[in-house]
Amino acid sequence: MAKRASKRSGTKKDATLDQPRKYPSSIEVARLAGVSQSAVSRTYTAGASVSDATRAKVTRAAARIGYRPSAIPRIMQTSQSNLVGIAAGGLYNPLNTALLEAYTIRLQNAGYQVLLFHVTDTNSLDELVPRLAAYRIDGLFLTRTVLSRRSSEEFQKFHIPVISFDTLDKNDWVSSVCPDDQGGGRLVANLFVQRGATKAAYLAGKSDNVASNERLEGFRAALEQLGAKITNVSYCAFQYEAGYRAALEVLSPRSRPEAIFCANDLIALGAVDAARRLGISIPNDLMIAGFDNIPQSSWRAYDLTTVNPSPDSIVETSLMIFKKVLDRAIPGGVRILVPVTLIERASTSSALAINN
Amino acid sequence: MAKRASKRSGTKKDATLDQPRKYPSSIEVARLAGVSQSAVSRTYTAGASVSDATRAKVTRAAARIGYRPSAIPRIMQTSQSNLVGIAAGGLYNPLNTALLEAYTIRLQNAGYQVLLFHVTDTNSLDELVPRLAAYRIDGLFLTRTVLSRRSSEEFQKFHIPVISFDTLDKNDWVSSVCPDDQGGGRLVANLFVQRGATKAAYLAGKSDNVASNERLEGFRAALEQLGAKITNVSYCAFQYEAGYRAALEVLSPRSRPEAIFCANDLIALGAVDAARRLGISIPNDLMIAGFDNIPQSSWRAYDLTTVNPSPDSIVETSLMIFKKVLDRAIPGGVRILVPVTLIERASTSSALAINN
DNA sequence: TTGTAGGCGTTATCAA
DNA sequence: TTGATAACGCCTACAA
Repeated sequence: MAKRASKRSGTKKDATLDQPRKYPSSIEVARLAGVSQSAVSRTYTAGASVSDATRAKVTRAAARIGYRPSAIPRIMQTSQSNLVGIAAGGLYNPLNTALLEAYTIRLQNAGYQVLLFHVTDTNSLDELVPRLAAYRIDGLFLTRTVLSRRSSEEFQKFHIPVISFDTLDKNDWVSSVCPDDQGGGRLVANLFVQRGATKAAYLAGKSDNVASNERLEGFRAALEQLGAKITNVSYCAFQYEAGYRAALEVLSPRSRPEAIFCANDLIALGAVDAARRLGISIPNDLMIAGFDNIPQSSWRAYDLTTVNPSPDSIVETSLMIFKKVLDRAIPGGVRILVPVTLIERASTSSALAINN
Repeated sequence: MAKRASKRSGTKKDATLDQPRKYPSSIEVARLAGVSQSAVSRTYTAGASVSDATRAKVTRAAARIGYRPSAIPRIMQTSQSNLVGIAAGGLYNPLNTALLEAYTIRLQNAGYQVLLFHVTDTNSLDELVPRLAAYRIDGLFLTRTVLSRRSSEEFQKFHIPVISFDTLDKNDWVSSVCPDDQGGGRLVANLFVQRGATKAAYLAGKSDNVASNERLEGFRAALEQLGAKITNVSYCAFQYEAGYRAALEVLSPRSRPEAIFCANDLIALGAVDAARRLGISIPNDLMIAGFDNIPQSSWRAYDLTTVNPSPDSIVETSLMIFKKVLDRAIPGGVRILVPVTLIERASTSSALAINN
């Protein structure tokens, strides 16, 4: 606010005390270089035609006054922001973090800027829509919650691709990329039976979680087909502590299951610790498997069998969809299932126990 | 590209096939509402004077055509973007993730948009500066790498606050907020000695890491003051596997230390598993402590004593500095040490062993 | 409280 | 290849 800086001009600290020096504009560069403003603009536009001489003059002038081309007016002009939104949350789960990091790296390398928004489970993305729109994002990636139908129609209207992770929502516009949850459940069921279990429990996440329910469906179907069955399904938060508590219940003395499949690894790791607390030997008395293949699953204290959802493949697929929808090569509303793989470790096979 | 949509006008799919419908502008809203464009602008500007009648007309018209005010021209006009950069990386470490998430939530609640950039250890932030400048960010938070002196001078010139986490860099402009690394080292040293150790090892991170070296310095000083000593310092990556490997070395049969302090929790958890692999009993034969207090430290399989760097407090302090520098209440280049606390668990005290 | 008009820093069009 | 000039969509005096 204060303009008291003038009386101190010449001293070292001026920059700190002055009102913000504005960024130099292309006009100032042009003046200094003795060329037109358009010449400056062209110098910083890929593929524009500028002579080497002009380019050199501009570059030198720009360097002298510290010119940084602004992306803001360009957005107005081109109605393309190079800004891509990512709505993330639940970063306590390393899988979510890995997805976020992978998206960020790839988008950054592709020349986009990532606008990160935090969303909770309950809090729909809807209230963030005005912001997303205000910054004229070119696309949106969701790692959790779902937009309301109304909001996704809005994005559709402006042809802004929206790609969601692990959602079943039928939607004309929002595309989704999901690990093959049912397939993962089947893989685990097959493994359990193959290793000798006939009665298994499922430690689900929240009861309204689509992914968890899909995993259960595949698990149950395969078990029954193999002559085994589910003895128990319990629900809890998708976290270690919740898994620990839930497992303590499930593993109460009478009618204990021979195996537990957990909706995700965090729950499964809690279950492993619960079993140990009860003196139950893994995998001899109880097998446990999870889903996500987070780094902690391979830690030696756990050595957990799990399903790998192939996060890299998910991210790659999502970006492919993003680009295709952007280019109108395909319409929105695509749904792609990414194959999963089983990673067997010591929690289901004593043959795999510690050896390094 | 194609304008073939016209022949299908009236069908459902039009929006998908047309070229992107542009966002409606305030001018269109004004026309529809029968007011001036400024009236529309005022309606969406907090604290502007608009009559209820006008506001109502505008709001209705806006709703009808799906108007979303653009932030872009505002940025040009006010040279304030409400965009804040966060440079993050190493998200395999849950502490980094927690910081990122906390920053994001708080900035979002404060009305800012987060522009997320991924940086690696080696890759300096410098090459991202053109992008940061292009989007005219209002501030920058760093969780890792350091800007070059040249880049920070650029931010200083434009009075863009930069707040760094856990860095010692002397800098006129970049502020930093750090956990009290030396203090943490001292706390652990005191604990080790109190619990009976006289020979301790330090499992450092990378040898050029400031935080790790500070922790070592505090640890060493306190040990010596108490008549104990460091028998070994080894360096490794800040990760579980690296810690496991390094610990296997350190714990080779002869002259085994009685306690190991690790530069972070991931290393420490690897060390715990290494000790178990060697049949060493924790805490009886060996005490282990880490730094960061990541969630995994409290998992029952580990129950690791650690130093809590108070991430919430770090984030809060960083935001406070950000605002003050922005308001010119303080100059940049501040350095603040955030107190840490010791969290003792079973890895240093058998009295704390499993009881729930 | 309202409208008019100028400007923010680019890109895009068109002549030269 | 260059330079005028007109947008882009909003904010902000200023005048009414």
